[in-house]
This record gives sequence, C-alpha cells and structure tokens, in this order.
Amino acid sequence: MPTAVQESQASGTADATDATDMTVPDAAGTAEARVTDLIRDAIVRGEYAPNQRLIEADLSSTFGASRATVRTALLELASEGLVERLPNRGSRVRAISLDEAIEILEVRMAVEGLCAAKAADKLSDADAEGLRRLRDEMTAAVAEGDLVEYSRLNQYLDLRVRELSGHATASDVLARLHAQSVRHQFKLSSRPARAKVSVLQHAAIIDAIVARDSDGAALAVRDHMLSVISALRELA
Amino acid sequence: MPTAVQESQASGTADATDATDMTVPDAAGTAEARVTDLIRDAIVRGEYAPNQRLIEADLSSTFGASRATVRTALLELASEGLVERLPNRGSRVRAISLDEAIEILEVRMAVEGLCAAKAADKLSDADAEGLRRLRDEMTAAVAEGDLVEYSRLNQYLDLRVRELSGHATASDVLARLHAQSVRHQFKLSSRPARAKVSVLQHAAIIDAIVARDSDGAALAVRDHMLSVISALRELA
DNA sequence: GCCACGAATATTGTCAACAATAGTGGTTCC
DNA sequence: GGAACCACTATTGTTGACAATATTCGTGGC
Repeated sequence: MPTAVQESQASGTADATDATDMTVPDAAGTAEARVTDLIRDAIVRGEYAPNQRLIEADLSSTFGASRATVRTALLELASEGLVERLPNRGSRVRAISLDEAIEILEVRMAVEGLCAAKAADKLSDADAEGLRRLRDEMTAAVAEGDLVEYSRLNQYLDLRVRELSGHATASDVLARLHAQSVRHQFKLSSRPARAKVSVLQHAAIIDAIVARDSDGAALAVRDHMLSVISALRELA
Repeated sequence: MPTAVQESQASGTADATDATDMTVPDAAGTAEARVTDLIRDAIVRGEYAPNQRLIEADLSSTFGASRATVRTALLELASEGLVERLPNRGSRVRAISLDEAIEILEVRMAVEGLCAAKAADKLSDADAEGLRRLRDEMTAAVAEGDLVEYSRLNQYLDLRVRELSGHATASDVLARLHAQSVRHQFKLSSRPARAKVSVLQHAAIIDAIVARDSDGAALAVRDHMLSVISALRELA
C-alpha cells in the first residue's frame, strides 16, 4: 500500500538540489556524529531522564569514544537545546517545563503560520494532490482509531509544510524547536478525544493551503496551535 | 535625566572598541568563552570576510589558545549560524545571501510580531511610559538627522520589546537570527530616506503596544518588516 | 597537450594526559 | 552541638601529540 508519505519521501530524495538536508538518520561518517546521534536518541527516548547529569567520562566509556568526542557531541546537543551546560559544572539533560513547552508552541505557531502561508503561495498541482491524499489518510487513521499512525502522519504534515514552504531558515528554527518539545508532544498524541478535534484542524490547514489561501492557512495553523496549547495546559 | 537607552549605550560602547583589542590577555570566564567572543566580534566587524576559511591552527596561534579551545569556539559559532562547518573540510565564515537575509527577516517578522503582542498584553504603566519616551527620542533623532543614534535606538527597541514580552524562547530565536543578519541590517541603517519612513512605523508599533492592542502591535510589526524587506530587495 | 595516478602537504578528527575548579566530608575550635 | 576550615575527590577545562582525511601539485603515460 503506497501511502502519501512514502511517495513524497521519494520526491524529497529526488529533489537533491534542495539545501534543507536535515534528515540524516545514519551517515555516521565521523565518530562525533555517531555519538551525537546516540546520545540524542537516548535523551529523546527518555533513557536519560530530565535533569540527569551527563558525565563526560561516563558517556565516553559507554559509547567507546574519547572524552573529547563526547564533549563535542554535548556541545552540539546543547546548541540544539536538548542539553544544558553549566560552566565548570558539567552537562545535564535539559528539563523543559510546561511553561517552556507552551512558549515553544507559541513560537512554532508564528513560524509554522509563515511556512503554511508560503507553502500556499508556491504550491504545485502535484503537491496539492499529495496534500489532499495526506488529509484523507489522516482522517482515515483517526476514524480507525490508529493513533500511532495518526501521530506519524501528524509529524509528517509538519515536515511536509516546511518543505513546501521552501523556507530554509524557518525550517531550521522549527526543527530545533520541534526536537526540544518531542516529549511534551508525545503526551498529547495518545489521547483519542484530542485526535478527533485535532484532525479537523489539520484538515482545515491542508484545505487552506490547497486552496492557495495563504492568510487562511496561517490562521488555520494559529487556531490549531492555540488548541494544542490549551490542551497542554489542561493536562497540567 | 537618564535616557531610556542608558544601558544600551553602555553596551554599545563596549561593542565599539577598536580593532587593536585583540591581544587582550584575559577578559572573563573560561578561555573558550573569551575566544568565542573574539572570533565572533571579528566576524561581525567584517575582519573575517564571508566565505573566508577559518583554520583552527591559525586562529589558535592568533588568539593564543589551544586548538581544542578554538575548535569548541567554532562549534559554538556554528550553532549561532555565523560559521559554517563542513565535515573533514574545516570551517568558514558563513556568507548570508540576500535571499537568506530576507528569509531571516520573514521569520523575525513572525516572531517579533508574537513578542510585540505579548508585550502589549503584559505591559506595566511604568514600561509604557518608558516606551513613549523611547518613541519621542527616536523621532527626535531622525528629525535631527542623527542616523547613528537612530540606529542604536532601533536596535534597543527590538531588544526592549523582547524583554517586555517575557518570552525566553522567542528572545532566544530572535537573538540568534539578529546576529546573523547584522551586516545586511547595517546596509539599510545609513539611508536617510529610509529612516523617515521607518520611524513612523516604529512609532506605530510603540503606540499599539502602549495601547495594549496586541493584534495591532503584531500587525504594525508585520508592516514594518515587510517595508524593510522590500527596501532590502530594492537595494539589490 | 591532456588525463590519470600518486606522493607530498595541509588541515581536521581523535586520543590520553595534565591542570584547574566545584563539590564532599571530616576535623577542630568555639 | 554547631560552624569554619582544610584536605580529598570527582569532574570539567586545556594542552600537545598522533591518526585520518582532503587537497594540491608534480610526474608519467597516452
């Protein structure tokens, strides 16, 4: 069953001239990149708890790399906002409070609104068709109660809108913010009642983009994000 | 009477040191932070040209720090977007094209709009008075043709709105973007005709914030930024 | 004359050891 | 019994040396 996701992934790789090469799952050429990915995964997966200290020597022996390599990896992760570095006092997993998560969502609201508007402006007919299919898949997934699939499509929609906007700077900012709030996002995605509301908003976003209505797309994104924010607030 | 920008003047003079302060033995904190600041200043000041290669050993002897220290400094600067690092092929000063500069302004438009709205929501009476004074100072500076002063007040307004928004995440994103586009921003600030238009827009922003009109503030920021973008386009 | 090939060089990536700093616990003095 | 002081430990910051990789330039074959 070829899904819209697989298809547009293919078109994404075919579009090799694009500068936004932010999806680098493997390609562990240097040891530094390898260790960075391993630690990042461990943090995102929750293997390292928030506020847990990350001792360089410890990680060094765990991952079989030198301490300098681990150190640069921690630097990189600190720049991504996943790790907190206190001078002379080491690194720890950055804990993202509810307030911070909301702030992140607010900034995402603004920037994703921009991306959606841009995407609406420069949408090709082929891409419009892909978005329509994606909308139908999302609707179907929720109707079948497949929340895992829906969550995946959800993330993919975000990514796709960024790609379609052709806005490298915005994509960069969003990627960074998204990585930080992955854990909080996760808490919401597994709530069936939430999905039923959210899927309508996502459909509205897609419809606005497909209709080349840039202002409407930005507003639809704004509505959706405000909804996510209030849902996150209620959870606390 | 202390002006509204007393503090920014102080930081301004600190930034405005001449080019011969590069051999300062030790300024503050760790060597890494010191070297990072020195290289950053050199880049922002234009001492290192865009696309110029930054050889670690070279910088190491120039700044009297070990290569590892320089290396971490370059990592940090890469995360700030001022330096570009190619694996196994070294670092160079990141060249920001006109298109990129426009992208940065677009994202700033979105995020500063958010900040302005937030600032309008939570503005205290004392802060409102400060903003009004700032507006008058900007108007006066332009009327007197003091573009340097106006440019500084300009930057200060940006900073102040961020502060008043109380939005750490947005401030962080904006600070990063601002650092990148400093050179392009500079090209515009020295044009008298531009200042006359721009000061009215800034006044509109301040008025909206002072009036606690969050939507109006966001729109005013949007208008201003669109104007800056088209001015930058015309320059090319 | 031009392209492939390979050595020489320049530069970054990685490592283990050393120095400096913050945290810890015990000891002594009041 | 409590607080200041001091040595001790754990951990990060820094350094120089070594290994790996990319670039350059000369050389030979066609």
